[in-house]
Amino acid sequence: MPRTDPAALSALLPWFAAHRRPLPWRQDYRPYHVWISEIMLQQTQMDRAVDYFLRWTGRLPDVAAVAAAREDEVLRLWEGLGYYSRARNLRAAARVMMERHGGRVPDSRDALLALPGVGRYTAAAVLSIAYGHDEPLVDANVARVFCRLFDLDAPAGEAATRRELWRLAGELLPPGRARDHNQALMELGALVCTPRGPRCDACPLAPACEARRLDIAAHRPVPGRKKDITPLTLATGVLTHRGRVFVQKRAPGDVWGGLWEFPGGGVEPGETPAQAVVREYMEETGFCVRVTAPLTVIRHGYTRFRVTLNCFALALDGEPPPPVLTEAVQWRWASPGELEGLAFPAGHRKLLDWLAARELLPGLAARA
DNA sequence: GAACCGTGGGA
DNA sequence: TTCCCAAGGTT
Repeated sequence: MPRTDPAALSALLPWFAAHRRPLPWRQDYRPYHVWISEIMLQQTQMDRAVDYFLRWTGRLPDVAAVAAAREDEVLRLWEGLGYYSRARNLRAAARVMMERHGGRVPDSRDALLALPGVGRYTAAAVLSIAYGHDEPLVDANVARVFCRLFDLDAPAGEAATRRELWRLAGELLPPGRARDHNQALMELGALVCTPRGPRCDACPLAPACEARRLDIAAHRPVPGRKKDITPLTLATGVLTHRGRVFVQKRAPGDVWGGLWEFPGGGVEPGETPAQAVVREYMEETGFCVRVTAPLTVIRHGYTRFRVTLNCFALALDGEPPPPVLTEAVQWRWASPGELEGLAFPAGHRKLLDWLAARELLPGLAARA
């Protein structure tokens, strides 16, 4: 059992006072701001979340605004951040707050854990950072810091290690200082005790750090099993008719649930990408499209896949019949202006940007 | 426990 | 280019 003398961390709070980054939600610690920021920061690095936070809170300044917002709007504000259930859950949770909590972010653990998208970490983060409650927390930063500080030699993802990390977090929490203490540990992990190349010479905890003493900080935490990446070759196409573009909305439980997309799918063995996009349009919409031009090839990744997306321009002969959707829950012939307001997966948004940059879709504004 | 859910930046 | 990683949650 590692030594857990809270005095070993006495240099942490002064370090945080000197090095804390000025973040928008650190201005006032309004519970609404802390909640939004914590959801955005799940599996997301802070530098990336700040712009999204400012745009989100500028458009949706409080719980009531989120509860009243349309799903398309919250997804559009979330577009590019990934894990889109977080955005749908924010809206669902805001509605619970309106119904059961007077439009406020609740300040009890049970009420927070009952909200969709809020788990053990996020509940503790809101309680400590927004309300100052004495709640310990462990995120990836804290886990890395503790694995080094106490030289834990099992992967941080293992259940036994996780239990140990939460126990340590509880023992080391200075009463009354949870707000700064928890943020300080995470900030230290983000700025100093980094995954690669930890800056031990700048670390306030270095004198107490066991991995540092053994000179094995770079080998902690012990890596877990790495998951393999599956390459995918996909085909999609932009079907235009009278200046409008056909798009469909993905089902809620699916990948990219609630986002809009161009129909398409996997290129099967023995099939060209152009053949695949024609087949996929028939299967997903009943449209008999023809390829008018190849457009571009987009490469991007998601979760455990690496995608090569072959993109085509498509046309329909005659007036389009009503589509018969098999992979989507809604469809629309969207004007270029309407496309701006819809949320697309990153690969499809890259295609829209490619089209806009070449003015191939008149009326579609090019992004920076 | 394991799989699934996204994305872009840095090394 | 490729690999690793992130202020996790849900099923």
